[in-house]
Amino acid sequence: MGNPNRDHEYLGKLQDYYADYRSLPSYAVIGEMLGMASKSAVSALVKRLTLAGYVETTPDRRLAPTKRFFERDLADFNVPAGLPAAANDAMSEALTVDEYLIPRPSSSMLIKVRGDSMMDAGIYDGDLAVVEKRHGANVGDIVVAIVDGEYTLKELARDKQGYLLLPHNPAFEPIRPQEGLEIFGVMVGLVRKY
Amino acid sequence: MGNPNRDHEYLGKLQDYYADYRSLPSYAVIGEMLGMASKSAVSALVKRLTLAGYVETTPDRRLAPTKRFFERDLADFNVPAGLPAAANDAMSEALTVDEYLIPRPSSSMLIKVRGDSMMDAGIYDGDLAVVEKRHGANVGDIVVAIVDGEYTLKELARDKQGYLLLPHNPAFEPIRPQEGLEIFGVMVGLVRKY
DNA sequence: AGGTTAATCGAACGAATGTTCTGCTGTCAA
DNA sequence: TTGACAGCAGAACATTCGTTCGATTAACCT
Repeated sequence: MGNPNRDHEYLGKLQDYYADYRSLPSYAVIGEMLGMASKSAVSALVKRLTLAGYVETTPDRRLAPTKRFFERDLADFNVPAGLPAAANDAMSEALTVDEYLIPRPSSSMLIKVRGDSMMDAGIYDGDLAVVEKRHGANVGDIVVAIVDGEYTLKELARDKQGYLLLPHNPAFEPIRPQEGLEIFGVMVGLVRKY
Repeated sequence: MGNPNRDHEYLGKLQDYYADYRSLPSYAVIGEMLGMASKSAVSALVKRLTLAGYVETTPDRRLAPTKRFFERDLADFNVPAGLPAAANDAMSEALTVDEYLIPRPSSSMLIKVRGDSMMDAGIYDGDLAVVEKRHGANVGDIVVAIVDGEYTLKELARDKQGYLLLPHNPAFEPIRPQEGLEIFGVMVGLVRKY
């Protein structure tokens, strides 16, 4: 073949561009971005990326990213074999963060965590909780509950006296709802940004 | 004014289209979609939507949605009153978790966390670390470092004797690299699924 | 009623689009 | 060394792009 395959590098630049603008540029601009002087080279690249399933053409002939375009490499350095630290060492698979975290978008929402009451469960102030809205929950689930008109994130538990809500922080006391306990949703994921 | 303002309805159709294809169509196709026979009407509509902040033009003159483009009517989500910091303001700049967490896709990857050595930083076994690949890091960053050919996730610190890697778990000892310290990347986010 | 203004149509226009073809070059395999 | 071939340059091309302008229509104001 001619050159070593730089398509992955090209794809990366397109991904960065799309992350910035939520749109793909024209062939001319792609060429500029990637250092190609000719649109035919871009056309060929697009054909390759289309074949590989990273982009597609909309019914009205516009270039658009596919789901695979948004997949991120997932590495698992589980294997202690310290292989050469090249680019693609322990890559096992690729996945999209949104699909991984939010399998049911229509019934899910993100709620910003306030306070430190769940600290010992690795849930910190400022984190985003992925919450699936439903009224049933199991003991042991971390739930968003409504207690006395206030929303709170705690672990659902039960003892002889009934249901109660457990904080994960010794500085906080368990909550024993007086007037019944309403479950708003169940926490199914967590997102944190540094 | 001429007609009652149907821009909101038009915007809705554009949102649907974008949800399907992750790209905005040409003026001709927009006109077709919205029942406009003339491109100049579309041009005017785009001007209005641009002014209202729903779409924008990329540096290379392509139409692209803005963050506001993705705002849903509050009515769409039946967000109960009193829910603290529901959803949006946290991700105000982002439309998806993916975009929230990964501004530079080409240099980012996900790494599955193994072990409990960072437990007290709220990073658990099985979590996914969002890592931005680069060789520089600051003291206080949580980094993926290569020590003796093995990958490890720790906080980067420094004392009189030089750099060292701090676990966040009293059961583990700080690591003082002998043969120099190679930084694989910096942890910029965390994803956990329950 | 008369005036104003927003939304649209219809047509014309130059600029930009993506396709296609030919030819060059560097890499790989035999 | 030679042949095959992938990647890219460069130019020609019909198509489509978005802009612009004047004219038309319908709601609102006084």
